[in-house]
Amino acid sequence: MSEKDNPTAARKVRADAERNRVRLLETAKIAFAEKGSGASLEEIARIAAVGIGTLYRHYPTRDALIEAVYRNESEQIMAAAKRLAEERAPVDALREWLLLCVDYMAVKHGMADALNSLVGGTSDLYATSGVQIKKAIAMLVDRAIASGDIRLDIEPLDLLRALAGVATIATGPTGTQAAKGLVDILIAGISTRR
Amino acid sequence: MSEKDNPTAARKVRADAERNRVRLLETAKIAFAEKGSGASLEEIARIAAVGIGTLYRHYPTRDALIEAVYRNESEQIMAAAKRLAEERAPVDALREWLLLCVDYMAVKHGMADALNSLVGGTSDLYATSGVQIKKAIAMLVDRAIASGDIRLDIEPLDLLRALAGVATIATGPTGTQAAKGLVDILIAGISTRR
DNA sequence: TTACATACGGAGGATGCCTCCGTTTATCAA
DNA sequence: TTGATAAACGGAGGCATCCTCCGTATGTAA
Repeated sequence: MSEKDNPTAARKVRADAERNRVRLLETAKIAFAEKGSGASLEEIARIAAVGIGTLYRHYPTRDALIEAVYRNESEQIMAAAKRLAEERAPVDALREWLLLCVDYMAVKHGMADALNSLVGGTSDLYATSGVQIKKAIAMLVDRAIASGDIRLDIEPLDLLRALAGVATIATGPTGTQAAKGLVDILIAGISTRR
Repeated sequence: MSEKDNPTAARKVRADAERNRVRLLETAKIAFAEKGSGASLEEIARIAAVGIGTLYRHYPTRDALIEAVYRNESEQIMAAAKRLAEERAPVDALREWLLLCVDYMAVKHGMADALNSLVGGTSDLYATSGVQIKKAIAMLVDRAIASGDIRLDIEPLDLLRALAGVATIATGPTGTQAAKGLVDILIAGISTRR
């Protein structure tokens, strides 16, 4: 009875379950970074010394795993958005934030890829990270619009998608450079003044 | 001896080989349009009523097949670029051409996808179609730069990549709209005047 | 008509996806 | 401490796909 009334205290999470979850997460982080978001799930399970079934129980879909891996990064990006919004002029904040995203995509090779998975695709997997990122960019964009510095006819997220499009393909320093250049172009393109 | 001196006349292409090549091409065109560039090669072979081995002989890699399928489209796009360059003011020509590309991506669902394969990725598969597209956009961009209407610090191809990035994810009318909106932003972003 | 270069086709080995279910084990109450 | 049991484990198995390899069939030229 008391258990039914207080479902959060139901039963402690089994220690082995938690252990495996963490190991999977760490292994996946490395695998995705190395091989992009298409890395083999069976290999991840193998390296984590865990059965494939265990992987699927913890993370029922590839996207669930991707999201878990990048949740941390997403939160950092989100935090950065908040900080920039407070410290910088609207347009600067937006520019800096986009550049930051490019860096993330560069450092975590495969992050661009992952961002695509999170942010795009079929609606029913718009999970928390995706929503967070969406909120972050919407906040920055709205602020810049309110200030009258920019106008934007497309969905804010599409700015990120464009960046991801470039970063996904051209990896390495060249790609990063290209993506950063694109940031300037985009900012200039949505500015109402020069 | 004479054959060695004139290798082009070596031996006529076998009729059945040519037949199969064409059938594969047509089947693949449909399959890619329907399922994107990830369509199953085995299924394509099956529908074309050809052994899988035959498919791989004609087109050793997935990208080879993709390129062959879209070579025609690439040539049309190339031709359009030439025509626009003659008929329109530099910037207009570039804008119209980019919009045209978006339409291509939209109509041939999976074209954006395919464009990515052709235009990006590992350098050693930059085959003819990729080069053609590269030339087309370079020509339009150079012309607009020469006229002093735009400046561009990034590789021209990256404009296309950005469009593809958006179009790949958000398919359907919404995606097309977004991609077209992005064209305006990009043009505005690289313009030197308003 | 013959000989052979050329092309065909699919079996086969490898990998990956995901589900299902029999077995094991951590936890909790007695 | 000792069951009882819910929870978690793990991997076999069915299916799809990739790509290679090689024995067989066939179009072409002499």
